[in-house]
Amino acid sequence: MLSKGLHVDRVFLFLDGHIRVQRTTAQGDQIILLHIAPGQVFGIGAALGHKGYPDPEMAAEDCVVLAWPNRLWPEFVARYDGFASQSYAVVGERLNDMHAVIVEMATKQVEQRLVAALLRLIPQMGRKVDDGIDLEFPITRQNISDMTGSALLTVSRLLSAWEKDRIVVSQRKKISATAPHRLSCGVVWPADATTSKVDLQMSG
Amino acid sequence: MLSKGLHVDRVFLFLDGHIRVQRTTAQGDQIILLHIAPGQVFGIGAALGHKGYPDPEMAAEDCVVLAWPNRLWPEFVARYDGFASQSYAVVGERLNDMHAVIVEMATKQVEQRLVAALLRLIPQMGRKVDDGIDLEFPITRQNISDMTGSALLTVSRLLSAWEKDRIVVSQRKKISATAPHRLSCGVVWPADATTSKVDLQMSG
DNA sequence: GGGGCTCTTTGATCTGCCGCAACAAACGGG
DNA sequence: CCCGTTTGTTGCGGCAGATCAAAGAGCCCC
Repeated sequence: MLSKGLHVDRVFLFLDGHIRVQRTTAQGDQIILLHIAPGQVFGIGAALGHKGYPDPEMAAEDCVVLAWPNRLWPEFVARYDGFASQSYAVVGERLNDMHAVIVEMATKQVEQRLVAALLRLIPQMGRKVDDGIDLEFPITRQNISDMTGSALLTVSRLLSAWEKDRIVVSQRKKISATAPHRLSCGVVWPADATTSKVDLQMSG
Repeated sequence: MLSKGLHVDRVFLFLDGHIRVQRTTAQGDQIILLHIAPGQVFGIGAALGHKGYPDPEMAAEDCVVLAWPNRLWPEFVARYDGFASQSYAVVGERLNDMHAVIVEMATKQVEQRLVAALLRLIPQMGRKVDDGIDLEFPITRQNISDMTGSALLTVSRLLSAWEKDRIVVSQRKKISATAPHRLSCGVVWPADATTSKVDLQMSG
């Protein structure tokens, strides 16, 4: 499924498929940081110029992408107006998503994080079918636990419970939300009800 | 200490002081997302064009900053070459930091997250003194728990334990690392030993 | 088809750490 | 100086959820 070792010295425009970006710690824990939707650019990190960080390994199969070397990035930015703003909008959005993830991880319990993860996946890679919404991307409970910073077994238990309550249906590597609204309504917190604050103080 | 309500419709270049960027959930939990060092730009998110997200509240005191309206951003980028690349480098670095935080929150236990948080603060706002390193920024145990997604009481307990082991010294709102190396060596994981991977797959 | 693989489920146990409660200490203001 | 407020400390009980163990189910490939 994966062909590793593709060096990231270029920027990609992602046309079709689904991409998972993950990290592996020295202990072997895998964390899924984000999913990339068709139409987005990725590999921006390197293009933005942060060097000295671990080179991401790449794994690819059957994906339709446009690729160009990093060094052309500034030229593209200079030449095409919409290109830069659109790309940076993606980055801004991603920053915001990661803020949300951090807040979740810090304050919500596992079940709520799981709900949040599914609700984030649904608009990105869900397909509407007659009895709910299918996630088109094969996803294991292990994957989900890697997204939420929880344990595989806990994810399995929660999904089983939800399936008993007719909220989701799942087979092997496959999840469908039959009652997505009940996912969110079972939980008490408003989706976007976070505020941000910047707290400044002089040193010395 | 804080004067709230300053609307973020501009980008700032931060000259002196220390800034904390935090979020408050609907439940009142506060999470400190990052600290901004002098010389960095902030408020970039809005400039990057993500709209529809909660407007950050601002709180300021005694800080030295340069500010200009968001709409001038593209012009600045076009006019000054180094400006854009430097600013985006900051963004890239921040993306990477947040990746690291997410991985930590997902895989490490509280004590290790605490160590990581301190080790991240030390180079940013530590001042070398004869018997170790002082954090120049007043910081409470509540603040630290907000950074690590843990409980105030747990932080207090851990710091007490470390103080018994002569690793840190702390008074009220003040922390000094007397043996910073022992902070990291007590823990088993190599600092930057994460690798990244991108996992692609076709839909359907 | 069958062997081996990956993925999933369920029960039982164990533990990190959260939260309560109560107190101590440091600060700040009048 | 006294008193209210904020911050830090410590002990203890409880619980969410990680972990162990073991078996069942779906998939691929020879």
